[in-house]
Amino acid sequence: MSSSSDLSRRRVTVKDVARVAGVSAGTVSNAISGKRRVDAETRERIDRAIAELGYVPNLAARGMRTGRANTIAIFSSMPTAVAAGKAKLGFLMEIAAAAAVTALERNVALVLVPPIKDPSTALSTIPFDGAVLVEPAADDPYLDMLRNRGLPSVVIGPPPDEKDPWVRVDNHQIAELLVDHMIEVGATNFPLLVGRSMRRSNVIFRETYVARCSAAGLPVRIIEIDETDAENAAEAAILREIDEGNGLDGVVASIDATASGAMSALRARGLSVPDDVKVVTRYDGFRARSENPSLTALNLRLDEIAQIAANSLLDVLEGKELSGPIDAPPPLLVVRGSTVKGM
Amino acid sequence: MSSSSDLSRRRVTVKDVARVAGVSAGTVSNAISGKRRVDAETRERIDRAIAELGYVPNLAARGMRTGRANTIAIFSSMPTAVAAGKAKLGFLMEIAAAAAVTALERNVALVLVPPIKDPSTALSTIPFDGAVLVEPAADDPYLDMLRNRGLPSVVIGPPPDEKDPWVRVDNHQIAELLVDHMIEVGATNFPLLVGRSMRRSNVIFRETYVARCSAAGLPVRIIEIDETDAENAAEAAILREIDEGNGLDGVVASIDATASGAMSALRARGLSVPDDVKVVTRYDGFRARSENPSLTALNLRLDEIAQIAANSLLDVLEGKELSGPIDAPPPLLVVRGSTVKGM
DNA sequence: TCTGCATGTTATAACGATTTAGCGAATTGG
DNA sequence: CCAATTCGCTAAATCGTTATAACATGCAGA
Repeated sequence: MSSSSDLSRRRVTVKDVARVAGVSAGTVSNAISGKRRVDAETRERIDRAIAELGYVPNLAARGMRTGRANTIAIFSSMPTAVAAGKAKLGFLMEIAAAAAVTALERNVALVLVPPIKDPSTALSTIPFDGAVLVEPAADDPYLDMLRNRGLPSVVIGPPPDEKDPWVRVDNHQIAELLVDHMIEVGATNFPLLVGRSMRRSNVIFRETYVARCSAAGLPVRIIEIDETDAENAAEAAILREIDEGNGLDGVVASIDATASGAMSALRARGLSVPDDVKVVTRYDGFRARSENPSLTALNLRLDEIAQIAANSLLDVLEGKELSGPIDAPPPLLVVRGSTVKGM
Repeated sequence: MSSSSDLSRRRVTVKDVARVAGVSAGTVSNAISGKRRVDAETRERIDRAIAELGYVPNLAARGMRTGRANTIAIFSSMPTAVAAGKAKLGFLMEIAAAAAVTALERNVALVLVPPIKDPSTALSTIPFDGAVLVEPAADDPYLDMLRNRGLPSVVIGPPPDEKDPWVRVDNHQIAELLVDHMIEVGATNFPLLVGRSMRRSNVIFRETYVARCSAAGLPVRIIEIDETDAENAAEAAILREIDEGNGLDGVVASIDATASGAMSALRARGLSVPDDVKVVTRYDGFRARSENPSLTALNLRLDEIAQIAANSLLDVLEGKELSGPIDAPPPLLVVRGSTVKGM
């Protein structure tokens, strides 16, 4: 009946391997995991048996025993990430892709969790050991869910609770680099385009802008932009600015969409970039690079940041104690044609 | 010792729920899964117990019993997806994001698998029930791995083996739409920029271009572009084309990078788009939209395609028999300023 | 020689869910 | 009124792995 020539392909288990190798199941397990010493000669027999039978471990069974899923999740709380379309998605996906590579290098998979209405329900059917959160809001529903489940997390950007480990992105330095560069290339009157929301990064951007401009004796002008339809809002704002004759000779845009809007406005009024007006923005994504002229911006080193976040999370899962901030590598100014002619 | 006030938070199991609700574990299981009839009143007691105890099912245990991981993977075989940087990543990620949403709607998670050297080893530690492959090559290593493991897959784009289910993207129609549009807007001499590789989609693009141009009595000129550094290669090719005085009045670019290169070349020689030369490209990604003027391109409906692929895969996992092609929704021509003034 | 210790192995007990067989009670049908 | 069926449930078996305790064996030091 169930002879070895049985055609119904029952799954090959660790017991089958053990039988063929002439050892017990426990020894096979130890040989595979390396958790205990196994005689070299025995190990070799086991390896042969595994290859011969084409044994593939049942990961659910392993997971049940070890309590680990070998999987981490990446969440974007940005409720608009999908709705907002390709642009914001790009930012997030750049992080996700790098995190996926890092995770896989450590034999862990990365599961992509899009923004959803009811986290606790939907996520109860997906297994993961921990999560990376990208710029969660203060009342982030995912964080609650993680706490309830007792799962560790690493946050990229300022976290609601600084006790959890998080990757500190130096928003102060980011703003400073941009503003100082404007001053360096000779701009003397440049408004700041910044999101209306009181997200920490926005607040710091405002503060730093004010501080540096004041220190340099330059006028200060903060233009708040609604984050939905930011591009058009920014275009309108800059058109107004020009038409009011404020004599601006620069624009600092905190997100690339507003930078694009500003560029449109400048083109519409026949102002030349960088001769008449210089423009900088924060995120050196595709958008910044494909403006004409391309925009001076910051290489935020998202790939490295994602790598750090994923590695930290995996370290925690392996038992390492970790809390508080981990510094992200400093952003790098990428000077392009929007502030320096011919770059 | 282990009284109910024990602080060590042992995991809440189905047995605990059963005890509190005054039923057996099996009944709790049935109530949750809905696989068997459970008295309404009993079900309610169970629901209360679940809420009270904060029960979360152990997915590894469930998976072990049911043999399902509730997870699907998405692979990019494009070996260069990460190396090639943001552009190609965008294409892939657009698909991944949409697939993630679809999967989650069906209570399945999507795991992101970046290109890796040794699939069989690295993937042996990550659990998934099936996979979506994006434009796999003929000798794709992932496909072998999936076959070995006996896991179902759905391929987006022409598959190495047509027996597996796959989403048919009508490359013929894609090329036709672009070429016909050029003819319609009055272009009479437009070379085709196409990748040198013999990927099926490239081959079809060539054939269709030749067929439609010949039918319209127009000259045919195929320029093959090396896929690494496509942008610069395309720019050089178009510069050469212009300088040789071939009198081109249009360019059909099969990928957006080559379209960008062409645009640079046209700018460099002072040719106006769309007045002197009209340009179309295939993928309406961010790149096409942010050229100046923006490029007429195709909405390939990647989100819908991803949705179809994910849903088909999940259908197969639920036992539905499925093989051969599933038609993707037809691409939509998006007319922009690069072929029609003022769009 | 005996104790102690490291080494490599085995048998067995979990892990926490689903599934199976089966059992009374209630309902139906002839 | 008895047999047959349905209903709602329980007890027990099961999935494949890893962890635990125990056990020989060999070797060192006293």
